[in-house]
Amino acid sequence: MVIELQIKMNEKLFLRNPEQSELGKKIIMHSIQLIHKSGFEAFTFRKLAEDIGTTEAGVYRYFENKHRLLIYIVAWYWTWLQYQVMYQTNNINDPIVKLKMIIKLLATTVEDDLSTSYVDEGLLHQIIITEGSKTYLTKRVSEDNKDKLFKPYKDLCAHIANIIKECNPNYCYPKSLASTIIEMAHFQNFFMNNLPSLTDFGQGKDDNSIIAFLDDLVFKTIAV
Amino acid sequence: MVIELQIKMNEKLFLRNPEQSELGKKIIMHSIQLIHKSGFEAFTFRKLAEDIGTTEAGVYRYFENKHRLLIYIVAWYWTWLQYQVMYQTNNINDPIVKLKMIIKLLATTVEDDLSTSYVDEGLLHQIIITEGSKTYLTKRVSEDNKDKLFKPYKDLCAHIANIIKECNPNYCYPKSLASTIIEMAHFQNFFMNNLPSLTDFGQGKDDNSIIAFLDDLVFKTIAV
DNA sequence: CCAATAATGATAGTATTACTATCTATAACA
DNA sequence: TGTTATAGATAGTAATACTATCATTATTGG
Repeated sequence: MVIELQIKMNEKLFLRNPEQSELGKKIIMHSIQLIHKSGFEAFTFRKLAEDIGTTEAGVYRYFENKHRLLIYIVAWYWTWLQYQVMYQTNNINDPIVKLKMIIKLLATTVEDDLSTSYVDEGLLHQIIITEGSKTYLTKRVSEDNKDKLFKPYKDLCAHIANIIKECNPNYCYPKSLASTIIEMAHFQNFFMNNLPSLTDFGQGKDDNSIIAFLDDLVFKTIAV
Repeated sequence: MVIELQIKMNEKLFLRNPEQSELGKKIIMHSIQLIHKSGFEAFTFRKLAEDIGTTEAGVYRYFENKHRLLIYIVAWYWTWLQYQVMYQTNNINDPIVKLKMIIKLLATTVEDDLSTSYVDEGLLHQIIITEGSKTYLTKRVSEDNKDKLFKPYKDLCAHIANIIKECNPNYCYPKSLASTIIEMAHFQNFFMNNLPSLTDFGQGKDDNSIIAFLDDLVFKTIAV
């Protein structure tokens, strides 16, 4: 049995739905590869088009500009991760165990999920670490937020906040702690690999150290 | 008595030292205003030159490109803040009180420091919140790090980590906690003002809520 | 099966960005 | 007074970020 995972994206993110054509899927697949390889600043629609074997105009039919495309793939990732979280924490009753599982999912190097044929989640995870916050750190953030472009991120954050609340109903800052967990899972990873003196994780470069740091931080903070 | 605070910057950050000429100081002053107003992406040397009343070539004599200029003003801010931290925590013996003071300095809206005539620290603080992490979230991070461009940030982080270590010598993650404090002081501020559902700080938009969140997080985490 | 429609390819063109180069004028300094 | 550093003025290039147009090829619905 082969199940293809379909993720329905906010229509404002694209001009033409990339999931519904071969060219569209190629755009997503090659964008992820190119952004991963050279970074978002060096990424252009011209290079992407060349890589795919289409023209610049072809890409512009799908996405208004490269920033929208970045928001698209980042939103895709958060939606996919939300699904992973739901799947992996289903049947777990203890909110503490749930929260631990979520921290692990957030901080662990992602492997390619074969049920999504044109997206390499491993590369995508790396992109989120380096480029994710650039989606909202702009002057357009309020407009983009009104268009609900950040909904998947906010939904995940709200979900984590609810579990924190379950762990300790008296804790005052569940949402801020949730966004801290998400951001730090990524920033500590980036620091570990690029600016290691900002972390306590040596050259081992092990996801487990980050998980241990976050577990310690979170469960001491919300301890009843 | 008027004391001008002079901050000595890493020479690799500029081509010609902007502190040593009128034009250089204008470049810094107007850069801060323009980036604050329109964001780093929309900021160009052409617009800056027009704003100042000089030419593009004039700006290029001081800075290689706009990314370097951003790193410069961000590094300037961290150096200035380090000084503020030293000044405000001088004579405090209790590391817990020290750490509280640092959290307050990090999370409080900054007012213009009149002892630096051509830098508006208030605007600069806003810039750091939105643009600060863009200095290192690039493919060039390792090279830039080798050139010591992030030294002021890393020094501040190390300083905070040492105080954490003083508070609790057994705590395992002082550096990661320090970088978490710094980043979250800014991200929670950005979220509060732009994506409030990611925080627990309502429309009051009060720095004190962020300080309370961070105090709670930090002191529960390092409690002996 | 044919006609209408949608998607793609091919090509061209514009304004802006991110620089580099050169030459002149001025100020500063020794 | 002559030399050097700094700034201003102007020009030019390659790349970026788009927009427009027209022909071609698939797709689909009658």
